[in-house]
Amino acid sequence: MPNRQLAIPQQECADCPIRHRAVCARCETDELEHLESIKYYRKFEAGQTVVWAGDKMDFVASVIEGVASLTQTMEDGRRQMVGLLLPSDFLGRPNRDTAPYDVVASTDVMLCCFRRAPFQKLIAENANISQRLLEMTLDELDAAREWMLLLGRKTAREKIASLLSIIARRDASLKDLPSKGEVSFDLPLTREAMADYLGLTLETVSRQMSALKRDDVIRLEGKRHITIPDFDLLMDETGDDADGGMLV
Amino acid sequence: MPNRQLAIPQQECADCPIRHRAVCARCETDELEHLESIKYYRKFEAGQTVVWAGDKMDFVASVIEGVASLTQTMEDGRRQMVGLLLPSDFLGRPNRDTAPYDVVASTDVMLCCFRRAPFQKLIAENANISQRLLEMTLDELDAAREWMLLLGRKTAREKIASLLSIIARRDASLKDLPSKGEVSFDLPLTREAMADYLGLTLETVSRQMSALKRDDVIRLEGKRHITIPDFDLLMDETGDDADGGMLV
DNA sequence: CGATGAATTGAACCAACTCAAACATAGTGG
DNA sequence: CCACTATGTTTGAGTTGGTTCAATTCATCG
Repeated sequence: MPNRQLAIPQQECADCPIRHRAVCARCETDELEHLESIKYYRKFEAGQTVVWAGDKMDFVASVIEGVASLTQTMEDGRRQMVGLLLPSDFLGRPNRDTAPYDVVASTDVMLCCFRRAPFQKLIAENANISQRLLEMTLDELDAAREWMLLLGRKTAREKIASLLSIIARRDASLKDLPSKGEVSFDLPLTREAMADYLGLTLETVSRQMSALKRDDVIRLEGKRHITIPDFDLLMDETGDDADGGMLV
Repeated sequence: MPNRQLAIPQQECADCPIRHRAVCARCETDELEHLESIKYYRKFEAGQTVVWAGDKMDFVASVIEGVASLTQTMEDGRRQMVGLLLPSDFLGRPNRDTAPYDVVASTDVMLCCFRRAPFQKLIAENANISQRLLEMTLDELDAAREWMLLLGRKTAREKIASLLSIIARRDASLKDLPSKGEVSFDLPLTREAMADYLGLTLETVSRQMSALKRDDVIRLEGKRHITIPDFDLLMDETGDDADGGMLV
């Protein structure tokens, strides 16, 4: 099931919606020009696999829009999501040519891909990119550690609340809205994908979603659109302390 | 409970046992000289806290010997280990002056500390250090993702086997021994710390250790010294596939 | 040798899982 | 327009792996 490569009109970096958050955030105009020359867009539809674990991967990329997940699968089929890539997040590892995880588009996704070899060269030479990549990787490590607390110690209800708050916050920040009071957004994940994120079964996810709805912590319009009447109320359900493990 | 600063004789970088694995691995002699000028050793005894979450942290460090853990604690006392630092691992984040996690010495630990401000400056200027730090951070992110699979999807028995195999492998690589056939090592963690690592209770850890012993997967001499008669047998218990998610 | 902290073991319990069935929604095509 | 899938979601009932609480054993050390 190879992903055919479509010719997609490329945006210029200057107009890019994630210009100031992505790996290129600190680049100057001349550096952007260099990036323009090694970049190409790829589009994936919801459900499509971007790369399979073990596949050769000759690019790295920024997520421009949409949501993609990194997932590990055990022989007997148990699956655990280990990364959730939202717009501006970085995909791939320079210096590695084989994907260690399945990468799947959760929604329609647009990637800004950079050919790996020249990108690697760029990193070696260009501090603005490599420094930014280090910063983003450290942020991801922090997020992974929060996630570990969630997986290891939180209850099902707390896990759901935590996931919703994470998505709500990222979504709000993308739209430059505050994440307090009433907040609403589209869930980019199926119940099954939520279960894979949280280390639960999809039945448990569904039950806890119903419970949160019953308790007026969330409202559902359709299966995917979620309204949080009071963000603080949701935060109370996450198990995190008030200052919220908010890392600076 | 401040950690008094002892005057500790410093080794020269050239003689350092982790010289070629730590953040300084790629440095040249003149760069090492620079590092020498901003480094100092600190020693911690098993059980001592290196820094508390929320504390100001004016250094970053390499673990020279011993084992330290990063732990998150929830308000009600639930604890999850989110990092295990073995010799050559890096502690702290440049550009962050407040520790996000408790750092505790699991065994006696020797740290090679670098004053944060000058280290930060060094990173900004010196590619050999910042590139190495990026590489180490990416490795840590991979490890965190393996850990997430463990926390989210593995059974108690698989969790224990996985932890033992991780420690056995790191220990072997440190001593330049192969990790196959019969392997033996000292557990640097109490049952409680193992539980915090694995997202289990200490009772479950103890029960599963007994079960693995009963099934001849491990042998115990005292509570801490462990012999694995056949490393492959242990690997079979981890739930990982044969090629072992071994990332290149 | 008692005492202290760490580890083991037992028994009852429960949160999340498994298996099974019903329901919802959006397409598809006759 | 409705029947007919296909896919995703909810709900129910019974089971279970890991927890909780409570003793007991082990090891070390002053």
